[in-house]
Formats: sequence, structure tokens, C-alpha cells
Amino acid sequence: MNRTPAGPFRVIWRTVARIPRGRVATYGQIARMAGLRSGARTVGWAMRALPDDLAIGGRPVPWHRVINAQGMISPRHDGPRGEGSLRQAGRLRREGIVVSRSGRIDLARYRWDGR
DNA sequence: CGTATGACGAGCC
DNA sequence: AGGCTCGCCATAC
Repeated sequence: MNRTPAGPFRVIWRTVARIPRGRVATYGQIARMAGLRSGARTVGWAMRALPDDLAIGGRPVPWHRVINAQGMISPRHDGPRGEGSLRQAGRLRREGIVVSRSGRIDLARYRWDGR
């Protein structure tokens, strides 16, 4: 039934699920908060592998609130203007986060402090 | 089981 | 600032 892989993905998804609306977190930040030995890249894998319909705590995992340490939406295989990136920018703006035309987000302003 | 890949990140030019 | 290398480690093949 549940095709959620074992291993670190589950812990990562639970951590991402805690990011409040209107806030963002970086891949490395999530990795550290999840207490993983594995690093930021594994968080990237977990986002890629995230099933669209997966919900935790009764609501979908806010994958769009995870960005890279440079405050940018990480490019997918189809580039920074690809479908996934545009979708992420749209979702962030919809919760009031300012995303520049080049896909930049002010981390000092929007970064989730983990509390 | 060895290699390649990647929604990363830190360090170095 | 921008680009490159390398470490990291879960998956794919």
C-alpha cells in the first residue's frame, strides 16, 4: 500500500512537513534538522522521490518550501525555467513569499528558524 | 558489486 | 562574482 521507501526519506519528509506556511528552509538545513548523517543531496533525492499525493499530518508535504543555500529555487533537469521550478515559484508567491524574476528568495527574511 | 548521477554545499581559485 | 572541484550518500543500472 504505502510505497514510501524506508530509510532517510521518511525522516526528511517529516521534517519538511514542519516548515510553516510563508517560510522556507534549505536542503542542508533540513538534513541537519532531521539529524541525518547523510547530507543535503539526500534531501534533494527525497524531494524528487516525493509522491505527489503523500500527506503527513493530514496535509501535503510542502516540498516547495525547500530551496538551496543560495536562496534560489534549485534547477531541475529541465533547467531554472522548467516546469517544476516555475511551479515552485508560483506556490511560494501564493503564500506571500517574494520571489525575484531570477528565482531568488531573501533567506534572511524567510528562512524558517526551526521553531 | 563498481560506476554514474544528482531538487546540495563548502572551499578555492 | 562566477566557475570548478570535491565530499557526501541514496539510487539506478
